Amino acid sequence: MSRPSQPKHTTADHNGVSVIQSQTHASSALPAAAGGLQQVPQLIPANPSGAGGKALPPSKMKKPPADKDSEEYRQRRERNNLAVKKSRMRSKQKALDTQQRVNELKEENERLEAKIKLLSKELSVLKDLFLEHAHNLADNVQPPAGTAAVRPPDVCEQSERQ
Amino acid sequence: MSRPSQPKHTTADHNGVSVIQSQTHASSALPAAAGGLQQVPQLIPANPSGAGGKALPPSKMKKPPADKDSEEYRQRRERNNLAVKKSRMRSKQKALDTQQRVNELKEENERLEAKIKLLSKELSVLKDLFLEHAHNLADNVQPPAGTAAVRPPDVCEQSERQ
DNA sequence: CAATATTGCGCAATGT
DNA sequence: CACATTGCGCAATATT
Repeated sequence: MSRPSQPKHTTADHNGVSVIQSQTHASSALPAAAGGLQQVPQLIPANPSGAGGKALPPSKMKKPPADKDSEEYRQRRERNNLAVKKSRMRSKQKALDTQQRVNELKEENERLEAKIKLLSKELSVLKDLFLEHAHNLADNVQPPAGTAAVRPPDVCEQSERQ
Repeated sequence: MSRPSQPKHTTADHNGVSVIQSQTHASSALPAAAGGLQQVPQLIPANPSGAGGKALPPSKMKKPPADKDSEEYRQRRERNNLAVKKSRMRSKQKALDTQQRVNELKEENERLEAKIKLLSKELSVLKDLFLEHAHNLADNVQPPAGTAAVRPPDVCEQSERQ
């Protein structure tokens, strides 16, 4: 139910006309299929190099509008169809991966933010401790002597008058 | 050189047959186009509810394989084509946005990591200061008595796992 | 039930 | 010349 690989074939517009090519399958539900409708353009006009039948060095021909029903043609088409499928699959996969990347990054971000929060908290606690300690010292600092008491390191770069 | 946007139309396989429909434009380059090849299946068989011409409660009909060359048809097709284009555009845009989101998140991440680094550094400095201070005290603390010297807060709780 | 949105698919032009 | 991408239309199916 996924890739029946149903070899149905039809030509599409682009140039103009297009006919079906469907083979395989007997589901044919086309009663009056307009007689034998096959109008392969069959255009392989002039050889763009005169009339001889050779020559292609400067080559500048336009390209035989692709011979429908040609073996070569069908083969090429099939190959391309395959390539297309592959390419598209990849594309989709990539998009998917990118989306996932976003999710991962989002998670990572949250983790980082959490860590920041933690560190900030720790920092603030430490600072407070420092301040408290400094005050203690200041309070306790009786005039015992000029013993250069414990000098409270000036941690707080905000102010330290007295 | 990119998107001629040539309004050509053709039907494709899927069901089986398909004929060209090219209207508009006079570029018709089909010489021997098998007489008037138009074989619209023209299948609008039995009314799956008898023959009257009504009734559809249980309805189970298959659907007239789409009347080609029908005005209605072309109109629907055109609408759908439009919708398809829109949808695809959106899709592409979304993918693009997602990609950009990834970039933004990556940047954000870097910023956060930088901040973490900074905070960590600050913290470590503070801790060192603390230790140093504690040592100073310990050194200065002559055995005066069990004066519950300045108790160095146990800052060293470097267990930060996440 | 209708209109639109999505999706898979093939074709062809074009890029690598 | 082969394979990869891309735009486009068709039709089946999903959504609204």
